[in-house]
Amino acid sequence: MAIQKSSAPTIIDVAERAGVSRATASRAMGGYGRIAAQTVEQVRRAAAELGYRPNEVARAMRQGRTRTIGLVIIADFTNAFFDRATKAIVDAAKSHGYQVLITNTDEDIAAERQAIETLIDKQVDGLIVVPSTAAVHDHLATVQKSGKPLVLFDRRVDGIVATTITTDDFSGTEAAVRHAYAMGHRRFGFLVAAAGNYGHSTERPAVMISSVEDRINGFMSGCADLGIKPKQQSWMFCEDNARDPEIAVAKLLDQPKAPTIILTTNNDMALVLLKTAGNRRLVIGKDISLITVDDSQWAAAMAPGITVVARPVEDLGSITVEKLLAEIDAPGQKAEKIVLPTELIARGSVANLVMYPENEPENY
Amino acid sequence: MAIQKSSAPTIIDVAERAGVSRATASRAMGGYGRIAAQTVEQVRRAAAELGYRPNEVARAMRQGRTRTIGLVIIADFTNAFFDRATKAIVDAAKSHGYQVLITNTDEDIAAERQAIETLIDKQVDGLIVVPSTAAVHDHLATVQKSGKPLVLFDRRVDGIVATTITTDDFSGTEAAVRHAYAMGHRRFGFLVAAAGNYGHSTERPAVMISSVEDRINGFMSGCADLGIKPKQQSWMFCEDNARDPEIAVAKLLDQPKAPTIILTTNNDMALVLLKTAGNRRLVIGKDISLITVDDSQWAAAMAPGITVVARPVEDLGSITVEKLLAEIDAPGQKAEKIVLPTELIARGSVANLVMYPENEPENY
DNA sequence: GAGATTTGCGAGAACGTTCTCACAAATCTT
DNA sequence: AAGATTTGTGAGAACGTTCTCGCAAATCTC
Repeated sequence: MAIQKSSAPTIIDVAERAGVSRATASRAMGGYGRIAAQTVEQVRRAAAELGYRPNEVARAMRQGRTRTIGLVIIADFTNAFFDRATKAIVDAAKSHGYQVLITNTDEDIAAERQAIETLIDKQVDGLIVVPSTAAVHDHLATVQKSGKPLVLFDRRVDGIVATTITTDDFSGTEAAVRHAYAMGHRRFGFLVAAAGNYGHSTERPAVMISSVEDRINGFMSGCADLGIKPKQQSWMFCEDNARDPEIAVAKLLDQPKAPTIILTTNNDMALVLLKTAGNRRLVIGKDISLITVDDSQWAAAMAPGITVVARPVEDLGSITVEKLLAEIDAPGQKAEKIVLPTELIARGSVANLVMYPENEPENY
Repeated sequence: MAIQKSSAPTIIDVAERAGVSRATASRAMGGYGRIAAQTVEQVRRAAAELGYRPNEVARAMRQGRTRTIGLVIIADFTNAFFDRATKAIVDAAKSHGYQVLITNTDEDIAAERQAIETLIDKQVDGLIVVPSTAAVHDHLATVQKSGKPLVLFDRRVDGIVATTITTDDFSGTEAAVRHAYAMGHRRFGFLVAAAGNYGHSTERPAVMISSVEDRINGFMSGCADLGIKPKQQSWMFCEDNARDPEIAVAKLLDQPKAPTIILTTNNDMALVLLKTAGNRRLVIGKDISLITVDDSQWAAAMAPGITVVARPVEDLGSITVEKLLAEIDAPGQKAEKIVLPTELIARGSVANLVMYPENEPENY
């Protein structure tokens, strides 16, 4: 009768049962160093009989790496973007033998700071961070000083030299403007989600998230190219909370010469517009048009479907992991700025106005 | 000039700088054992000067616990349910000083097995599992034999004695049937997502997920109570993939006496119905009615809003964490089956037919 | 003020692994 | 067949903590 051990078997138990030393048992299990094939067999059998599984914490301790990466992200459920990114990152990491420790920051810089500290304390081998703001980056510098590889996801931070994977939101938004123009739209509403205490206003806040900045610049560039004048544009900056977006949408719609199309920089805004339109008996794609960002099943399934600027989330996630692991395996890689293309998916939410001559730019 | 250490400072460096022993430094940092207040101060200062942060891996090694829990979940982006649950779990864990290692199984039992093994190897202090099927549970038994606390999330597994947190999907679906009946509906379609290779058929598959089982039973119970006869019910079981749901929806709609309302057991199915309805120029809430499961921003924002059976995801997540941590802190807790209530949120997707007498049950 | 208790601290083991080194046995050279 | 090399193994250190113990100094007790 085998004696019942209270806790899990260790390599020492395996070594004893196989009649070899700890070192040899470890070599046999780890498949490294010089060791006789027969011994490996013997140790493996002993391990199997005992149900031995190596203790990864002890291993991490000795080897100085945990095969774990830390992900500091914002959770946003309106928008499957970060959820899909999370999945892509988790899956990609797994396929390389890494696990992921996740922390959610809710766009809060203090939470981000704390999350990063905790993950470093837990000795993750590298960090993927979605920075909640471009304004603060001393904590990111601290990561780098600690020697941990760091990759920024979806948002650039100036002042930090780190590999950054983003999407081409500039061109994406430009394309959206162009599409709307081609469909005959001449009065544009632009609804910009701006984190920070801005309430809702037409005044552009100073510091923002790079992806949002890119969308703003893309919008301006598109308008400039097509000769869409400032008076044909209604901008609205709006905090992404429960109250302000409704007010912002109402302001856009209640203008004397209301826009025929509204572009939004995130799906919260788009959904508020949808809701408001529904309440006012305005039909999307007919009475009011909409283009938003990020494709989703609901955007595709609605009638009419919502025209979106889609981002390659899965690629974004897997490339991010690959870059991070490359830096982990061989520190000192050159920091890259990788920008993946966006794609305009035209659906029915943009009305075709080309037959209405009163919308021609001449009238402005 | 201080000598630049290549790697992070350890407790030994702190001890040296403070002029005390390793043990004393550790006591000062950890705030345990007998130690003079003045010494604590001295050590703290030395630690701060060096930027010392305790190595959590070493700590885990010594203490035999990692303050990390493992989450084995399925990622499902149609449906924010599991994403919101993930966030709730991550946040709740953090508030108790725990971090979360996440693995996604994609409903695959082999992936689930492997994920559990990996997480145990990583010495998580406990596991939260969304079992991909109720049919297999030897791997869950293995977890328990390992002595790791285990809590099941959202789905019951018979044959395993473990605390299980679920929602009352039975009553939720029953309430949905009752609501539809009250609105005058007498011909019910029931679209059931069934994992496994069932394609699309009216034949009920054998083994399923408990939440889906509950919905089926709730539907049957509701129909029985209200006297809705089998010929007034059209059932369709359907694999949740890219092809079959469309066929299943078409089959439901193409019947000679098509249902006036369709209940779906998940949002994939609901979105396919929405899409098909749109293509056929059927207006939701007028030509065809719909009730699905889980509230979401899009369900609320659409025009008309979608009537749903909502589940208290955040509570589900935080209670799950609390139960798991209770078991971690004091092993040997009694396994509980916790069932949280659901809530029917009535919106416009259910047409009011009470004025159409031809739909009265007499006609059947 | 002598014994009993409390206080504060250090030495060293322990957690489970891997890695370096040394060394004997086996095999290869010429 | 004697030296050189290769092969296989074990002893012991190391990773960075915490914890148990023991002991001296300080304080209490009557």
